[in-house]
Amino acid sequence: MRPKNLEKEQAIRTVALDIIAKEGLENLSMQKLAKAANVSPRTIYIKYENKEDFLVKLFINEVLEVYEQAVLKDFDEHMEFADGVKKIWMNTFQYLKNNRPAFALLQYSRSSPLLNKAYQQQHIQQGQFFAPIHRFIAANIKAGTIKNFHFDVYRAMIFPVLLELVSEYFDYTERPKQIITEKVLQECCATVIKGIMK
Amino acid sequence: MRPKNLEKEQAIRTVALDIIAKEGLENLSMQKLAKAANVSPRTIYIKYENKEDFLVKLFINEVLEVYEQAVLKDFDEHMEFADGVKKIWMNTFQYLKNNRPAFALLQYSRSSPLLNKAYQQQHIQQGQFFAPIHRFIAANIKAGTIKNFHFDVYRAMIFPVLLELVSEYFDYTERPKQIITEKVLQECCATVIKGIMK
DNA sequence: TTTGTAAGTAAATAAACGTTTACTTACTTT
DNA sequence: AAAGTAAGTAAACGTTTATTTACTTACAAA
Repeated sequence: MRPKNLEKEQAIRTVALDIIAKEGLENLSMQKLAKAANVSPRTIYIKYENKEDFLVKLFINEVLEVYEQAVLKDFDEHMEFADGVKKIWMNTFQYLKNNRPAFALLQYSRSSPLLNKAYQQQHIQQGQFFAPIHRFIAANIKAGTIKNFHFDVYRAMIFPVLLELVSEYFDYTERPKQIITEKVLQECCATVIKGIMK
Repeated sequence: MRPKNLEKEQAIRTVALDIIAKEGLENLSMQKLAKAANVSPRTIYIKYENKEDFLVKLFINEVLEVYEQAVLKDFDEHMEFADGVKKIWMNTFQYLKNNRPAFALLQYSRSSPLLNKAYQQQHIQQGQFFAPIHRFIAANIKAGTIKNFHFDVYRAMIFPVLLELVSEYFDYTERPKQIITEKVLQECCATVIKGIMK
């Protein structure tokens, strides 16, 4: 049996993310992807059932899972609240600023019904996404460090600010002056923490 | 000369937003739109040059401009900082929760390169988007109420949290218990303000 | 070295795409 | 009442779409 060419599989995924980042999800076609990845259209269909299946698996396996690992790197749910949040922020920023195509697809998961649904299902099936952060928040509520909001509310208060700053970081990379520096990010993080802590 | 049927024009826009919200921007085709709006494809092309032109104008005129007005309703840049931010928050939430299709397209403007570019250009050409808020922030920096961050950083700290809560609000409307209540929103807003103010 | 088999290709499929053509309709102007 | 005209329609245009068919290739096992 002829063995799979893993480089080709990887090329398909990488090129797909690139096209999505540069031209948008709505301009990604299977034929365009095959051509750009130097592969026959049929090759994509060996591993993926159809376009939707491909997009969902690309999002979950190539982006979301890697993203989660990067965010949680060296994070420990028993850290001091402020330290833990800072760790998460800096991890997230570090990963995303070096993975613009991943960030692009992550943004699409907030608009595209297909990807949004995939995210929700993964969240339900896979136990909890970002479970250590979930426990981290719960422990801090119990300890009285922070107010008793629902986890989803805390998620809203911690991540979207940061994702918007990443988005602005990329916008400013095409302009003379970068305003989203590591220093600004740290001060911004401190601001968020100050608001949240009792 | 036969006069334009304004109802048909409106139907096209309304139906388009509906399709985008339900099936996603990537599943909106001109033929599907025409059929759903009970209109000949040609009718769309009377007013719009092509699909991109249609999408950009739909986004700018039907969503972004209306959104800006709703956000700024009864807002006065000379308000106390906390009052001003609360006003903006409640206006935004009130408008978006009753205009899910508009919210859907607004979310796409954070991922789709076409809409993102349209947003940036509008921002540059049209002077400033949300100019009163810009001046509001600037005045509060000058008065020493808040720290001297760039406006874009403040934008990141004020809006994305709220938009995420709106997104969660819609998610929870399909579930037994709504956790994004007006009370939660107000407490959340207070948390953000507490962080930002000196 | 031969053989079996999944990986992979090039070309083709029908359906759907954005857009246009050829025509009709409905209203204003004269 | 007749003429002029842009709005609007139905059907068609060539192209691109997602996916498949028919075939070839490259390797592991025998």
